[in-house]
Amino acid sequence: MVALVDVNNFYVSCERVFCPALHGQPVIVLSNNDGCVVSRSDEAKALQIGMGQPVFEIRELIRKNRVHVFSSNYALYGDMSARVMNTLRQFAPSLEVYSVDESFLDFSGMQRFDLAAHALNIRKTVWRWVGVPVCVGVGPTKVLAKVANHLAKKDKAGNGICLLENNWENALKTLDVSDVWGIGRQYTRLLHQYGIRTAYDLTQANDAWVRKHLSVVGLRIKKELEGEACIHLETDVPNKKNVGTTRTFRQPLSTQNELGEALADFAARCGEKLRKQQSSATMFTAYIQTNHLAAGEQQYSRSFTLTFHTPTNSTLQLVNAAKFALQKIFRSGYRYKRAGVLLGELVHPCAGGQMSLFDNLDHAKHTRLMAALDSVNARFGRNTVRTAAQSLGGSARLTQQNRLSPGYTTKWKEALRVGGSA
DNA sequence: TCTGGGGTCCTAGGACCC
DNA sequence: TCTGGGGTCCTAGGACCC
Repeated sequence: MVALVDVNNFYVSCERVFCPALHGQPVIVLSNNDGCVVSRSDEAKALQIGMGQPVFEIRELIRKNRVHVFSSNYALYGDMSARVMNTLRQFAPSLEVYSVDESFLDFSGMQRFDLAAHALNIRKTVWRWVGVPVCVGVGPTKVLAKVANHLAKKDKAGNGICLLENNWENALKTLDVSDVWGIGRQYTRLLHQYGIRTAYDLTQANDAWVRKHLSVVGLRIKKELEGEACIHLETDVPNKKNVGTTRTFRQPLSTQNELGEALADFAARCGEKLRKQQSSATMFTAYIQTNHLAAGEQQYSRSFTLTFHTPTNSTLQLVNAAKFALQKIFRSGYRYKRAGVLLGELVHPCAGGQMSLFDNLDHAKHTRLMAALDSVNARFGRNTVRTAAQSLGGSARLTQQNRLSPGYTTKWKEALRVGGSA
């Protein structure tokens, strides 16, 4: 049996840990730039605040109902995520961290035990140790564990757990097909056209038909709904195949200088990401674009891709590439709202990257320099040491985070104080 | 006025090989 | 009427996830 454990309203729940008075209150967390709603408490959901809703549409609603609003505090959420995952590890022989707030636990190999009691214990322990509420769904396959988790969450009067051990057909009959993991909007529309409305209906469809319209991915989902495991646990974290850093700017940028600094910041951040997983990139893409949502404005959007002779993870090379790319694509006279750097065709040292005949860089030197840069920045803060091409304030100054909570768990100066002054 | 960021996988079709 | 057979690689586009 497999369990899917996930934190309810994760970002909101993290904020509540350090501000318990927020329990029972409507709370929302916003995306970068404080633009859209990305996490809502149950009370906020009850106010009809939608996932992904632009915040300017609900200003009045927020004011009237005294909704508590937070910018997203990724340092906090990342740290809380690690606490949850570490707590979960002891409850199963193997675990897959599926996302920042979800893990699959594989119980196979465990001695006979009471599943329901075990699931309840997981929930209770995470609550006591970390302070966030989780739901636990258990089933014979990952897709069914997801279904169970969904049902556990929907049942507000329940105890936050749901087991699908056998005879789960009836449960599938109550589940809209769009709520099945892997069935998105497009597939839902298609399935509805053919009269398939529930998860159960999908299990009754013809295999070949599913294969044809939903590809092998859809077929696997169907089999998993029937109890046949097709999607296995990924216990070790695979290296990323692409990394990128992209931002929407609070205020549009117009000059090549401003964009150049932003892209240099993004390239440097990508370098950090590469080095963290010890890989190097072959393909480099930079793009810039105007605000596609501003109907009246002149639109422009272009990207430039280049290939490194020898894969690199040196910030110096990546920043140079950003500068070169921008020269190719920049046109003056536009208000640029978004930009980004994307790296692809990543290679990993164990795989033995191909060296170039024409490469004259001292790689060992770059490697040592980047190691020094990373360790200084790890100790004194990101961008303490940076290239001259980067901005002085870091790209954070180009975005807006007016309601940021403290780094309670990651910065000594911002740790919560209890009682009198220190 | 104001609208996130970061990923993965699969397929079809074209270009090319012998 | 009647047009070989078997393959690889690459890319764009489309779907999905959190």
